[in-house]
Amino acid sequence: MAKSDAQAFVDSHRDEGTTELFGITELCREFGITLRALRFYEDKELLSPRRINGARVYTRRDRARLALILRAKAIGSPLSEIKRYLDLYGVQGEGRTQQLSYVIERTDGTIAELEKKRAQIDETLAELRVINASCRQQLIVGKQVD
Amino acid sequence: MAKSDAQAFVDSHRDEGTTELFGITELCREFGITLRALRFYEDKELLSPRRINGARVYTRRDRARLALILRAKAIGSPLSEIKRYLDLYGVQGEGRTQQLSYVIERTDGTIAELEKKRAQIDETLAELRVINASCRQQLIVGKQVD
DNA sequence: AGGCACGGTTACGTTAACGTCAACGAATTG
DNA sequence: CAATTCGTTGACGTTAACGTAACCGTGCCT
Repeated sequence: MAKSDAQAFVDSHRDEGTTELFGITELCREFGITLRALRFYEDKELLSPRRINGARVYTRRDRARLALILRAKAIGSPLSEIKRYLDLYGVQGEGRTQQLSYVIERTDGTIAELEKKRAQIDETLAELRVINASCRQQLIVGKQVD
Repeated sequence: MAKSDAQAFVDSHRDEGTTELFGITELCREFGITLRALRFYEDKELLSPRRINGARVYTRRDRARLALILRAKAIGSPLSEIKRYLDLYGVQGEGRTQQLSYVIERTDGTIAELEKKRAQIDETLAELRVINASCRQQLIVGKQVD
């Protein structure tokens, strides 16, 4: 009953731009992840979608959080860190000095780490490009000999 | 016997700049990793130091490879990929067209991945900086109220 | 001779991030 | 009403990258 209400709502808007609510499979397909993964993130408290008659229902906020999670994962952060990172978003507006300083500290730290990682990537990219160019060069020379 | 020869050689140069050969603990301390890790990399065929009377002896080439391994790890590559990546270095000079194309393909791919990752890091960095700045702002405002 | 530092090899334990069943409930469809 | 679809919760398996413990050998110091 309650589910069919929600389902109806979702279904009715399925082909429109502003769906607002998402089912689990829907979200998974959109981001190319598995059901298991999404539930796992919930288990780790990275997401907490509403339940309608037991079934998970995701809002756009949830969807946005998921996007952040996946990007952070792609960068290489473990889920444990991602959780803390997400928690920083929630604190916004609380405004207590103690918390603000904490957020500043954490973000400063994370920024430093990411900059370091970025630098390492740049180094590696430079080397790879050298190798790549050298190989192309040799290919050209080889063709001239043929 | 044989070991004491090698050990003597290493020891005799210990305090100089050009040691050329390294023991396992030496290398581990230098790079801040554990003995177990280094042996593990060997198990995965990322390194293959010479053995002198059973003990591992690392050359500067081994040391350089280790540096590459650790940097790649920091970027987030799994050891399996790192191995293939390292193998590309070895091919240099073989010059066979087949191999050259393969190396070009692989490096192209890796370069693309790394550039993507770099972009994600940049996005995240931008967001973090916004959060950070906003917090600092609020801190200042808060102080004025005090 | 005793002991320590350094090195070696199994071999089992651990954490992260899921994959893979199995068994079930609710809702839609023929 | 039976079948199918979509979703749920366990519970166990898996891979990567080591950690940790147990036990052994070797050379050197006292």
